[in-house]
Amino acid sequence: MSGPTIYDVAAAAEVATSTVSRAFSQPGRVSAATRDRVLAVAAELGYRPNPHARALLSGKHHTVAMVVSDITNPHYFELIRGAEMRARVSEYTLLLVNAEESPRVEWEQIQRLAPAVDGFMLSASRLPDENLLQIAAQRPVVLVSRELPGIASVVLDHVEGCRQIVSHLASLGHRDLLYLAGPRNSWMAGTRWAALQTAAEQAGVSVRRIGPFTPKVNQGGAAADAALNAGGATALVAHNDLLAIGVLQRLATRGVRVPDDVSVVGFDDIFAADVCTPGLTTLGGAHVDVGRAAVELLLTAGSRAPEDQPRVALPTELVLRGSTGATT
Amino acid sequence: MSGPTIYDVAAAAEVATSTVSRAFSQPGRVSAATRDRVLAVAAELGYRPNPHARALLSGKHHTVAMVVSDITNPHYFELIRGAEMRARVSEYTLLLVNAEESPRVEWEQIQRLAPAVDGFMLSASRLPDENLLQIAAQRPVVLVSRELPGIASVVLDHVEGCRQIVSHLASLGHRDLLYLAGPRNSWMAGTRWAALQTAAEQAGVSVRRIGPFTPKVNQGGAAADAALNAGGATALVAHNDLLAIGVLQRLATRGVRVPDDVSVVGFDDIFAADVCTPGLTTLGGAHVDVGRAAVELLLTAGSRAPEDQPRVALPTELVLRGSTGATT
DNA sequence: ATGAAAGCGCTAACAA
DNA sequence: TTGTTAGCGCTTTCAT
Repeated sequence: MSGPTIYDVAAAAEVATSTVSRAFSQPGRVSAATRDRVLAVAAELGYRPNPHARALLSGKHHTVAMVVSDITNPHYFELIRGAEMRARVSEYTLLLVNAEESPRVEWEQIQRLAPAVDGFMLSASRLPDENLLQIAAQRPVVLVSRELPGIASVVLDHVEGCRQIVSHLASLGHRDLLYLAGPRNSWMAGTRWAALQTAAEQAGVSVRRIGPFTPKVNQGGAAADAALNAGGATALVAHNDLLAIGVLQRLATRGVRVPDDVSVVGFDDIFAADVCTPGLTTLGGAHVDVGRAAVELLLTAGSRAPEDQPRVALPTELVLRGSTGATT
Repeated sequence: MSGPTIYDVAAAAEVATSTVSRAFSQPGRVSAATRDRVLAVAAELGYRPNPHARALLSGKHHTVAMVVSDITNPHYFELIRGAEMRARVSEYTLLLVNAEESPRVEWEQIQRLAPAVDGFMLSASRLPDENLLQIAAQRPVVLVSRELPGIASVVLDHVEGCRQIVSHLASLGHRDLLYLAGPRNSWMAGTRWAALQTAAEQAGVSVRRIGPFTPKVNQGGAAADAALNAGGATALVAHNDLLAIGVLQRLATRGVRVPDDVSVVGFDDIFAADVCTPGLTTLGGAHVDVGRAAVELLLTAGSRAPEDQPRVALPTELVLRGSTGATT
C-alpha cells in the first residue's frame, strides 16, 4: 500500500528518525556524512515523505487553492497557468476549484477545503463582501479581478483600461457608447461601468448601459438585440469577449455590419477573439502575470497585517482588431 | 490558527472522541440522540474534520489528480469540468497538474504528488509506456486519450471517428488526403494515423502524412506551407483544432481558398472552431463525459485486477462546418 | 451504544 | 551533531 517511512529509513541507515527528518527538512543541521548516507538509503528504499503527516504537525500544507467562477471561460487558462507555474517554483500544489457561477457552490467548496490548504485565490468571486471577509479571517486570501479593503488583490487596471477603450472609440468618432453589462453579482461589471462613465465624461462622449447579461456566447444574441433595440449607439462595449463574440455572431445574422454600422469591443483578449470575423478589439493584459502575482501575494500573505494588504493593478493593453472602425 | 478538534467537540458534548468520530463517519453506529447532539455541538463550534489527520490514518485522501499535457489547450476545459463535477459528487477534490508538454515535468509532478492522492488521471500523457506502468504499480491510474494494456483508459473512439472523417471527405469527392501529424510522443498522433490509413483503404482513397507538428496555432503556418509543398492533396486533416486553425490562417494569407481549393478538418471541436472563418469541420465528442468517466473509473479502480482494467471508448461526432466542401 | 487507548508518519522540543 | 520523546487530529480495535 503505502511506501517506506522514516522508521524504515532510520533503521536501514542506523540513525534516529529525527535525523532522517532533519536530513530532509533542515539539511544544514546534520553532518554532511550522515546526511548523505540517509539520503542514499532513502533513495534506495524509494522513500517519499508523507505530505499529510507533515501537514498535520506543521499546519503547512504546501497547497493553495484557486477558485474560479466558471472554468469553461477561456480567459482563465492563462491565469491558471501563471498560478501553476509560480506555485510549482515554491513546490506548492495548486488546487483548482470550479464555482460554476454559483455562490453557494463556491462557498461550500471553500469551507470544505479550508482546513486543507494554506490559502485561497478567489477569481471573479461571486460571493458578497461579508463572506469574503469571513473567509479571509480563517485563511489567507488573495482576490483576483476583484477588490475589497482588508484583502489582498490582483486586478488588471480596468480604470486605465476603460480609458483606453473610450479614447480609442472617441478617436474613431464615436459619441454614443453602450455598455452590455455583466452579471449583477460581478464586481467587475460594476467597476467597469463606473470606469467607463468616468472615462466617457472625460472624453466628452456619452455612455449608457443595458443588461445584465450572463457573460456567455449564447447570451450574445439577446445582448445584440437589446442593443439594437436601445438604438443610437455606434459602439458596443461588451462585458467580456465571450459575450462580444456572441454579439458579433448575432449582428452578422441580422445583417448589421461590423465595424461599418457598429463597432464592438470586448474584455480579456481570449484566444477566440483573434480568430473570429471580424477580429475582436478587446482589452487584454498579461493574465499569466496576474496568476503569478496572486500566488506570490498568497505565499507572502502571513506576514502582513489586515490593514496593509496590497492591491496590485497590472497594466492592460488594448488589442486593436477589425471589430472597431471609424464612424461613417 | 486551526479550528476546533474532535476533542473540543467531545468535551462540549460530554462524550468520548471516538463517539464524535463515529457520529461523522459511521452515523449508524451511534444512537440518534447522541449523534444529533454531537452534530449540533460540532456545528455550533464550527468544527471541520481535518482531512490530513483523516488521510494519515486511513490512507484515503479523497483527492484525485488530473495531469494534462498542456493546460492552455482549450480542449481540456470540458474534460476538466466533467472530471471536477464527477469528483465533487463523491466529495473528492480534483488536483489539476500541468505538464507543459514536458515528460520530465510530468514525471516529477506525479512522483511528488503520489503520496498525497488516491489516483491519477493522465491525459494525453507524453510519458513512455514503461513509466506509465511504473506509476500504475504505485497508484490507481486512468489514462485519457491514450491506451495501454493493463491500465484503465477513456478515449473518444478515434477509429470510428477517423472513419467518419474519411467517409465525409470521400463523399465530397476527395481522393487524396494529407494528415498533418501531431508530436512524436503523442499516442494519439500515432493512433489517428493508423486509423486514417485503415479508413482510407476501406474508402478507396489515399492518405499521406507529414509532420510531426507541435499542436499549436503558431505551428499551423509551417504545417500549411509543408502541406502545400507536398502537393496533390485536396483535403488536410490536422492533428487538432489548434493546428487546423493555424493552417486556416496561413492558407488565407497565401490566397488558398478553403474549402474551394482545399478542405481542412481538425480534431476536438474546441470553442474557437465554431468562431473562425470558415468554421472548422472537426471531430468532436462529449469531453465532459470523458472527464466524468475518467473519475468514475478511478474511484472504482481499487477493486479491479490489472488484467481487466476497462477500456472505455466514447462516441465521436463529426461536426460539419464551412472548412470542408466538394472537390471542384 | 459508548469509552479508553493505541497508533498513522512526521516534526520539534529537549536531552545527551 | 544526534537521539528520545511527545504529540498533530483522527480512526479503530478492544473493552465495557
